[in-house]
Amino acid sequence: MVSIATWNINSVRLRVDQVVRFLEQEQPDVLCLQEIKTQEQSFPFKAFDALGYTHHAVHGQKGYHGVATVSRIPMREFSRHDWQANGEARHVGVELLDKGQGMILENVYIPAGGDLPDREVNPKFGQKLDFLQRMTGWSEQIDRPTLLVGDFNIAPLDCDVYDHKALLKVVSHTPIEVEALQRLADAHGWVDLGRKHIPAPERNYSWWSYRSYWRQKDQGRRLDHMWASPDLAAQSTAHRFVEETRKWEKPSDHVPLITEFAL
DNA sequence: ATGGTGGGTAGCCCA
Repeated sequence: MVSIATWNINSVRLRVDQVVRFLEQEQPDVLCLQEIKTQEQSFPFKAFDALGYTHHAVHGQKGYHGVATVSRIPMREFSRHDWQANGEARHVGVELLDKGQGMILENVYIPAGGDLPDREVNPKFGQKLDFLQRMTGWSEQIDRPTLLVGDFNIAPLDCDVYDHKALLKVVSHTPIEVEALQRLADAHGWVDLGRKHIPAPERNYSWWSYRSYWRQKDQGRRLDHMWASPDLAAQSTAHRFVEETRKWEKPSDHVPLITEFAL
């Protein structure tokens, strides 16, 4: 069995103790992190090494964004993409070399896209769509068993948000984004493991805004995803959201996802 | 219901 986790941690240095707690509790073989918000030289390698996660691929930058994959299975860095050609650190890929040998694990942080869903008045929205389009072209070329995970910043299904109608004009759930994400899925035949294991319309949110906690309502969205190549998807045996991390002190606004594979 | 909260950074940006 090989288990893979993904988590938008919203500063790995601030929350390194929570990452340690998660790894000790859930024992995934590999953890993909997004929004590490640090350069590689400031990444807390020692905390991971102490738990046996001695293999690292860190693509960071100062203050913003940044992704990292840590593993207790030997691996090598496989890819590093800048889909916007603007220097932002949002994608790192690895190849597993021992257990799960041959699996490619692509860890991505898709841009949030700003507030207004109109590329004419909000360039960030256009950049998000362009990012998806470039990933779509890349997906067409993939010819190895691949797992694509991370914070996609899109909740595609009606049941992936707390109020579908209310969010149709809110970036993360607009039809134009959902259609772009569907084109990305179709380009490789990506299988949405979240919905393979937790079929619609069951609730499985992965993110809640910090700005809505006071409402005391469950206003979540499913922004984080694990997508597998068709043959690899057939080998997934379990998948879960670890929602209890929300109860920890000063939590990330995202919760971790874990998938197990019979490999 | 057009605010609100959080993180990193350094004289605001990003989410």
